[in-house]
Amino acid sequence: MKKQTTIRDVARQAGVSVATASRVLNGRDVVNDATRRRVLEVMEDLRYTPSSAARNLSLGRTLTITVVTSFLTRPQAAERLRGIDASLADSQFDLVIYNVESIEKRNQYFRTLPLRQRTDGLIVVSLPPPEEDVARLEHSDVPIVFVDARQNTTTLPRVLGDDVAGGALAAEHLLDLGHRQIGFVGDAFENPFGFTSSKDRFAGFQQTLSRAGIKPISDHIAMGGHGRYEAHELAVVMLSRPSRPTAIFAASDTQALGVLAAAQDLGLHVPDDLSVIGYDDIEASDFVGLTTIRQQLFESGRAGAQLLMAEITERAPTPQMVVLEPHLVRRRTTASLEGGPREP
Amino acid sequence: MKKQTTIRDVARQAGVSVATASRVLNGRDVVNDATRRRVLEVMEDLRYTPSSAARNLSLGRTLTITVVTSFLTRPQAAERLRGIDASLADSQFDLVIYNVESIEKRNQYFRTLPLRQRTDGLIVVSLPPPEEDVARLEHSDVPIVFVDARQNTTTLPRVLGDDVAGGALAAEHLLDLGHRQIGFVGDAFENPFGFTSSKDRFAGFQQTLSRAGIKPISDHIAMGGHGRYEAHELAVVMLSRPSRPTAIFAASDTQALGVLAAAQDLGLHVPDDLSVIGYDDIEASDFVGLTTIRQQLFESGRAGAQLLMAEITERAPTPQMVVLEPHLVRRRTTASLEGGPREP
DNA sequence: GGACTCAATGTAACCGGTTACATGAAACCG
DNA sequence: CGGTTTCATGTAACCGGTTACATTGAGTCC
Repeated sequence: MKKQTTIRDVARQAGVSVATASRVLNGRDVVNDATRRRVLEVMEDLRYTPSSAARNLSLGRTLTITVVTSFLTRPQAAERLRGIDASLADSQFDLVIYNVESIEKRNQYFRTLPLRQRTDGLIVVSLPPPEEDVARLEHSDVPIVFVDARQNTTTLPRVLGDDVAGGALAAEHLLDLGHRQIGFVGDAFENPFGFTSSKDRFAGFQQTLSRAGIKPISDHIAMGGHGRYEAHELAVVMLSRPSRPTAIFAASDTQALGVLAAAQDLGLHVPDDLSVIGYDDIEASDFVGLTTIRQQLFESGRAGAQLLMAEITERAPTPQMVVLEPHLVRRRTTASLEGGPREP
Repeated sequence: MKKQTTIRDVARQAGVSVATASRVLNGRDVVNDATRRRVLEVMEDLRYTPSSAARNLSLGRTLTITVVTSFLTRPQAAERLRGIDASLADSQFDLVIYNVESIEKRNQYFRTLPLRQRTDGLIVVSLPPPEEDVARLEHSDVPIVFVDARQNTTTLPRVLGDDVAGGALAAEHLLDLGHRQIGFVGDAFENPFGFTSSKDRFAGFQQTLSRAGIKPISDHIAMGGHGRYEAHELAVVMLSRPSRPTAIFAASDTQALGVLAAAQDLGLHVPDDLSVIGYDDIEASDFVGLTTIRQQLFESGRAGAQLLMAEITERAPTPQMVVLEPHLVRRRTTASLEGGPREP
């Protein structure tokens, strides 16, 4: 491996000083046109490319934006990431990604990442920071933005979906259709990462039902792991009881798909025998015609990145909060309770 | 923003030289135990964290692995990425991601990324490099690995799925079921990014049919955009013809889902009236029970990252090629042609 | 007791950029 | 024509680490 060409090589070859070469490189100061051309030519000849490490060190910036996300593989995360990427594509910043799938990794990253030397900005996606790290994050001199990471005690800028409103939306839709026996399948409230979306969606849902004078029935509330198969099993149990609900709200589309599978297992026809509504609007939902509450995933990433850029360039003093509203996407898995009888 | 603490601050505070502080930092040379403890203590007190930029500059390495991928948002890409991440998680390398969704971006990245100063290794995922950049990439002194990027003229290490074998597998499955009129819905052969997977899958498929003495029927071959809706429309046309096929092989699950929707539109029952087989085994396929050819997506990322690490640490001289075999995943959208009559 | 070894640590150069300040020449001014 | 401004460029310090080599002092050996 031959030694790489440096700006000094360029300067020597072009018969100028490193300062001039650097100026040409950055298109900054006024450099004589002839000189500029000569230097550029030499750079081309030598296939010179500046060392970003050196530049970073000298400039005191890294020109990178770091994203910490959980479960990169879930479609939600990928979509949010894409929003961030889209927003950063035209900037000079590079995107560094840390994927967290364990508590240890999370803790490690929250300790080591928010450092001036490492990155110019940090976007935390779907990963509420543990309480003991919040103060550290707030006092960090690295601009930080949270996306889909609810953290009650922090004042840092963040982008959130209104999960309570979304839960209410789901409940309203089912109520409108005439349902009164409505089940819920969601995540366990307590979970290692401190995700609150399932909990919040349930809250909005429950609240709306209460207002309509409907009391919660514990047999109609089931919580477990986030996966489709867990939801499948929970739903089988719930739907096998004599007093089964006529509709189910699942805290995520993934879980709703499990509920659909359970209905099929039990010979229940959707939506005639059972209405199902999910949450997220992942790609698969469109495939199967799942009625759901859409989150603005791509938009959340974009908004987060934009907040961050504002912080970086303007040192924006007012921490902002952006709330993205969920919307009902009506498809084929929900129907009026009094709908015509199922065709034989 | 206060000035950050440097290794010199640490050294002064601890009453040692920067060299010793650096040695402690790297756990290298033998440092007296008492001294080491003192230095570590000071580092803790000062909340010192080394500047990666400075370290990189000094070491001549960036400690980053760069991934260039196309269409991050597609589930395939995300899954491959996760394989890469899993393989890198325990290394000291950080993951920098570039997402390409346009030809311009692709060209820009291929020109600027493979540079010693920028990264210690490059993984190119699902993005065949344009012919004119191949030589540049081969002569680059940055280790490069291709994942799912077929490039005939290169000898660089790569990980590929055997699309031809996969296409053959699909054909064999349908032949085994007794089908003789088999349609194909795939991507246009010519596409701006030079993707070849659809073409290769078709080749394996066609070859197998030929061996079985089946001649291609142009009405049963349809190609268009990669999307579900494009496939939907193509399938509607194909299936509306008087001599419609009894089975369809779609070059991707996304397209297969479009075919399924088309069948539903036309009142064709799957699998009784029409068998459908896809390719990829994305998450949604499991949901809808789509028979498909599974690619080892996660594994491809992992293998790619491992090849790269081998190159980096051992300067491995032999460019390798890893081929991952596809597998048939049999679900509910394919059935024997002579299967019992459909229940009324 | 002097020469030698060795462990622990310090000094200073170096990585490859950026940039404050200095320099020199040309242009402009009264 | 001397003084001042302006423009183009050079010199050298600096960013914050790493490390080759030098130094120091204690221990060992004959």
